[in-house]
Amino acid sequence: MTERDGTLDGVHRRNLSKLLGLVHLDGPLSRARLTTLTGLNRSTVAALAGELVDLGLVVERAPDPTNRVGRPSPVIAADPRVLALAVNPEVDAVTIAAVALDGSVARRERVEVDHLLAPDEVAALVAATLERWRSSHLQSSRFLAVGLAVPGLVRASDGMVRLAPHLGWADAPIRTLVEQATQLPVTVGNDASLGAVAEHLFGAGRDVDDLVYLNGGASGIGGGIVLGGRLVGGAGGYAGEFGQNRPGIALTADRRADGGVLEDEVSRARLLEVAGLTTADEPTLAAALADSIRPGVAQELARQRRILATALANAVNALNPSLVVLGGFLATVADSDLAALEAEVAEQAMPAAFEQLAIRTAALGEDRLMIGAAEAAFSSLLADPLAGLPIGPVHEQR
Amino acid sequence: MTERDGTLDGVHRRNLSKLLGLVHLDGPLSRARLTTLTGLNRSTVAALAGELVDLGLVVERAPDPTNRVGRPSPVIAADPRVLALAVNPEVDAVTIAAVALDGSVARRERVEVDHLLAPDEVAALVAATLERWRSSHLQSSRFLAVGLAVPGLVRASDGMVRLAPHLGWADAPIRTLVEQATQLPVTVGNDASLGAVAEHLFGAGRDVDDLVYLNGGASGIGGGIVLGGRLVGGAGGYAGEFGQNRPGIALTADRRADGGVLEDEVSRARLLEVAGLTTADEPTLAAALADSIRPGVAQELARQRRILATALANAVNALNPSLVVLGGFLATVADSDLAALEAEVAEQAMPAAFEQLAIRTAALGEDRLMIGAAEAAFSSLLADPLAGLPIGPVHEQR
DNA sequence: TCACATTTGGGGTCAAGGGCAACATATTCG
DNA sequence: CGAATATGTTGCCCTTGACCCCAAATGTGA
Repeated sequence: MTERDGTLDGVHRRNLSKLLGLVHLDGPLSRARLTTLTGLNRSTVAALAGELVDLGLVVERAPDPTNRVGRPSPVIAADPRVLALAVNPEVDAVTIAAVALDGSVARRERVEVDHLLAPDEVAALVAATLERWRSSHLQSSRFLAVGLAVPGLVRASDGMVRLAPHLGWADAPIRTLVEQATQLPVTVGNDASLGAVAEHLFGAGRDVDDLVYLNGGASGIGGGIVLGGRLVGGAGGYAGEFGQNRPGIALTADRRADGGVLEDEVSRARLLEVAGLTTADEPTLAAALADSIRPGVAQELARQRRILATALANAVNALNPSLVVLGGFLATVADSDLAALEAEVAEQAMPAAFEQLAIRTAALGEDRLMIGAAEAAFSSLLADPLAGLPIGPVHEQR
Repeated sequence: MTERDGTLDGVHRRNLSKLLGLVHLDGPLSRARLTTLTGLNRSTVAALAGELVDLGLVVERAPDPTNRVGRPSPVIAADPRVLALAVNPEVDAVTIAAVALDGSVARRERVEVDHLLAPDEVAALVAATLERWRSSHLQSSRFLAVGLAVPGLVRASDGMVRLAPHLGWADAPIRTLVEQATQLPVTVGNDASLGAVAEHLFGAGRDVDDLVYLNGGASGIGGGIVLGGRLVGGAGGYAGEFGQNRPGIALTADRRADGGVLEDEVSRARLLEVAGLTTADEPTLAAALADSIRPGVAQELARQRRILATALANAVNALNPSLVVLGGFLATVADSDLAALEAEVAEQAMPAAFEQLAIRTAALGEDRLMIGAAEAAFSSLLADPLAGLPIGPVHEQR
């Protein structure tokens, strides 16, 4: 792959990749539009598109009725029958989805579990689901890859889950297990990192190349960093674990936890407590907090917001992103008084860095992790459409 | 540039760039070695090398006498007559150097100044020095570009210095000024960011693709981040300002400054104070601290080390680098008890992230900023050797 | 209403340019 | 002199791009 870079078909592969990436991210595009976007010759685009059609990756359909002068241009779209299987194992359930190359979620299933699943149990469940879906109404489709979003530390090099405390996994070779069970290429990523990718490509961070994503979950705070349009992994792929950071806490009265770790100070559990709840999903918690007249609710929200602001300012100073995306209960904390949060960040961040900064809450809903995991699964295909196609060109029968 | 990407000569340009980059970074290489490193065909490498020779960017010399079997292979080396002018304006002096494409510093001059220079004064000084050097013994060389390392916030898009408090600059269009004065393309960067680049390419961070660099100077703490082998700029190019961060301070007794900003807590001024000095250069301060039996010296070093450890752990959790490089007085603080610093970082960083981490002090001396600035100045040439050559191909006369 | 101009874009052919394979040759060591 | 390593040269292949012609839509005037 890295060897074939300076050669002729390197160009060809890159062009195929560029075309496929465009229709994947921007949706259906006319061939004429593709020529202008790629800067390539019409003939070249036509040839490339034809090749992608032969590979079964895109479909070419009749021109959209446009009320303009001139010959209509055929529309190229990602083939919705090209699927990735996205998997998110969690404490109480495993969510599995079939995500198409056009970004749509073709099917989605949440399998509740009564005990913590071991890695091999997850692999078996994934394989069984895959088999079931293949033989049901997704027959005309083909699954090219599997992507897992795991709540824990994932080593990028080999897809090993180093530590996933809530799942009870340590050094779990989940990639190998799922690969053996499904006979498909598997990618594994940290859930928050994949959420960051999803928000970057399809959510609040569209058209933004430098963003920090922070997600507040039941078990802590995870994050992902996109800089220059690329997910930042770091040396081992563990980057983005802001939850373990120790931000400065200006008011000693604001301290709760001993170590001063962000996810101990800013936590869903503390919000549930002041709301007088024991368990709730995110909208319920948000509503309860908004409506509550209980003493301490506003104070606790403000306290967590102050600490969050310092953590965000630290990240902004270090990374100078143009966007911070907050998800999960952090969105709830932010929404409780967005102006105050922004003011507190502005106070602690460098002015030059803050002036380009926007703070938004996550735009994607529950599909976020599925889309992020599928994106990771598709990434090698998108980078080089000719490599790694398991079954080779698809010859249409007519 | 972005348009010519998928085309034929895009390959050619990339291959030229790859070859030039290799001899630039790794020093002289035999043509045979280049073929294996690039993965290209021998014929191709020969043609490319010849082209670079014609462009006056590399020289091809007789094979090194190697005592091995086989035909000797000609050696390709970056042409030492290709120069960039590196400039570092500081409070008390302006340092200017001629840095060659092979990494050597051909000439270096420190111009002491008796008042803070305004941006246009710096531009005039640079132009005058350039003229002087051109007409003296650097006649056979040619200056291709100018790189400035500025102690302040530099907007990447247009080389505007947004704020350089110690120079007294605000919104100074230094790039335009120097470009007009010298008639050369100019790049401007933050001094610490360029130091990070230099350490990454030629110093303690060779062969390391993910590093965080922190430099302790008289006026504060600056930093630079290299991830995936690339300098991280962020949206505006201001990334790396760790000095403005607020790390958690575990012991309330350790707090000194009100805001809790890193560079107020961990500062050279406080070290000078406990050492009983008013002013000193870095080696003097380090020696004084090491020899001192004054009360409080060890305590202050330990205090600063504890806070620095938290700041480093925060960076490690967020970015998962494989190396942290400490320069300036931070190297002094670290060297006072490196094992303790490592232990304190280990305690506060995620184990998975810490296990791949090394903490080192900067390897490059005073030339660091010159090399970093020159690297930035050369970057466009290295990225595309055919573009931006001001005077076109050099035709050798024989 | 119908022919015709205008505009936009597809199809096909051929040329150009860059990299590669193959064959022949050169240089050093044992 | 043979083995090993590496260069030089020539012809070929492959991909892109330019060119010419045609196709499909809209608008217009007799």
